[in-house]
Amino acid sequence: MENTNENVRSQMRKGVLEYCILCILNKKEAYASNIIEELKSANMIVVEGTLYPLLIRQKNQGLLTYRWEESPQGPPRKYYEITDKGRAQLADMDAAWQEMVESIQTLKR
Amino acid sequence: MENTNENVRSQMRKGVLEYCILCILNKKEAYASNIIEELKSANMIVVEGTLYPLLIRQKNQGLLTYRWEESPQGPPRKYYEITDKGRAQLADMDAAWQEMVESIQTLKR
DNA sequence: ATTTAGTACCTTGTGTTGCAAAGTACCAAA
DNA sequence: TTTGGTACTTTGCAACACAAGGTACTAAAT
Repeated sequence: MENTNENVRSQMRKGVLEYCILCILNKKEAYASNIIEELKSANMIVVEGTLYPLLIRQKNQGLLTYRWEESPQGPPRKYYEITDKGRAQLADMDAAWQEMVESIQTLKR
Repeated sequence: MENTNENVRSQMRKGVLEYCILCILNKKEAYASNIIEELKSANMIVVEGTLYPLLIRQKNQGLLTYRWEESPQGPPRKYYEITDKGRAQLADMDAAWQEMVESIQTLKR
């Protein structure tokens, strides 16, 4: 009900986060903390409770695969890697994103 | 299951549609069909069942007001107009949108 | 050996959103 | 009276972001 600034941003993230994950993993494989760090450095704050289910969804859709890797310290890590299907989806999302940016520009004038 | 392309766009619209409405009404008042037409001409397809609840939400939040106006033919129309609070929200969303565009650009390199 | 702290991953419940589908109401022409 | 067009509304659903809490592994401290 409350429409704070943070809620506006949270709602805008919907559907875009999935795109962000594919963008990140398209550059190189990473595990959850890597991804959160990268998002944070791009000014897009995301918490664990958001990211983990998202990664699982994308894995179940065949957009990602993962492998376990030992950590220098602490529990093993799940390194995610983008698949061919994921790259195809990324191409779709590139187009969808571009269209949306242009739509907003059009509406602005 | 195999309408993922449209689903991607549908998900990306979340939280952005509200922004689009404010952009449109910031230019001039309009009723639902006007708004749908404008969105369509900007390549952002939206149906009635999406738009009407959205307008009601924004009205309840004080971002919009409306007045009834007779139609040349057919039932009367609800003309929506942006409020001061709506303009303030629009400014916030301008910033949020700009940040998100930049975030994606950052993630792309 | 047990506890503690740090890291990494997972699950549950909630509220918001976009949408399809169906419904209501008004008006004018057939 | 009926028909067709326009305009507005409601209901039920699925997807999403998030907060909060949980599990499990490791190494260092007690």
